Amino acid sequence: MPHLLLKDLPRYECLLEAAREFPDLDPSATEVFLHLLRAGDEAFRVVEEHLAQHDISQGRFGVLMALWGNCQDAENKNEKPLTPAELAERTGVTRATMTGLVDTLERAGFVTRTAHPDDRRMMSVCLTKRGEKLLARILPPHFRRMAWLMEPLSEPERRTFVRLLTKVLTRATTSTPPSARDEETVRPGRA
Amino acid sequence: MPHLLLKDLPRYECLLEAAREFPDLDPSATEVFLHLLRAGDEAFRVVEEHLAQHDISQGRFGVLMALWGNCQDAENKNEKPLTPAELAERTGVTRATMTGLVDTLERAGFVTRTAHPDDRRMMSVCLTKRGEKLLARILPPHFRRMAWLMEPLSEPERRTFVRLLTKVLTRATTSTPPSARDEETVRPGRA
DNA sequence: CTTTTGTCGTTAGCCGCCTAACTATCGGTC
DNA sequence: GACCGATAGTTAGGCGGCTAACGACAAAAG
Repeated sequence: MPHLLLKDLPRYECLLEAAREFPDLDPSATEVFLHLLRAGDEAFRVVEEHLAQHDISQGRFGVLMALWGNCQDAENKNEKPLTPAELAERTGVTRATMTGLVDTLERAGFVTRTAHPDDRRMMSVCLTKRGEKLLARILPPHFRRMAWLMEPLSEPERRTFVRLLTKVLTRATTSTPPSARDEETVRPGRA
Repeated sequence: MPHLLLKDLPRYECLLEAAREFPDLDPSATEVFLHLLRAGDEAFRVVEEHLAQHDISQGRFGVLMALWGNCQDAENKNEKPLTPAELAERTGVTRATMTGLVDTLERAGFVTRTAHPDDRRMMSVCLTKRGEKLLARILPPHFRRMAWLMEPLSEPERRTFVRLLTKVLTRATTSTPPSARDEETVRPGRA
């Protein structure tokens, strides 16, 4: 979803000019950052448009993929139960959000919610036949969209791209940003 | 905001395996796609955490930046009026959303809403002194976060990165995805 | 066995984004 | 001068995230 800074990215010379006023502004870093957010947002939109045609939001799709991915592991039995907590963990939403997502998917008949045999606190969420059919219908065009989006990139470019993205991803997830201590103590305070 | 597919990205061999079942799946394209969405999401989170400490959402920040960016152009007069419609266009949200964002910012005293002198349908949104002070307080650590995030990348890597991101961005915004015609006629239909 | 601690799923309430519809106003046409 | 389409801003309602709190249950501590 569009949750962005500026729609048209600033030209590099503007960044250079702004850097004179703000010594902390690193022009090339800012440029990469803005392009990354913008490109990620557009790529997101490309597949979201397709999924929306099947009345599937990105969150719901994540749940279905998590259950389907799990199916791959144990394909002998058609059921591949996961708990809502595991689903939340894998798709990166809270357990509370997962309750709503599973609610919707269950109402639509794509998953079932059954009591866990061992632990009565837990539930087992399974993909139904209908859910599998939906995925079988959605996935091929979904994959085609991703392939289409990356078509301008050669194979070496793709490898380089993944390497650079991984660098940023690693940085973002394994380190703590600068002056996190200074600012975390600041309470919002005023409206 | 976390609105993602899978939190832990699949290994490449899994993609290769899945590609045998789905001929439309391009493993390298999918890998780039998933990494792009994931990295974009994490980068987004890094700055969002900081802004949240000042009770500023990404949407509100976009409005402030749009007004501030406009300030740069005409710095002689402290007022830099933009209409809500222009702000919506620049930040990539709808006019309805902009109404809410400006409401909040106005209540907090960061912007003012005044009648447009020429056209009585329009409003003029201006940054207040207090809004400028907020930006002056927020921007330096904001820039430091972006610089910190990109620190692992060398200058040549950054240039390559921007080039690759631009390729994807251009593809996503200037062309229409495959089979868009086939699917756009499909009505969601069922819950 | 009882108590404590922790986990699971759910609920309630907030916020930001969307679409669709409405009102007020402008500009052009007759 | 009176209509008429287009446009600006707002409102109403929906949806999908979030946090905080809850009751049910399991596992460890006594």
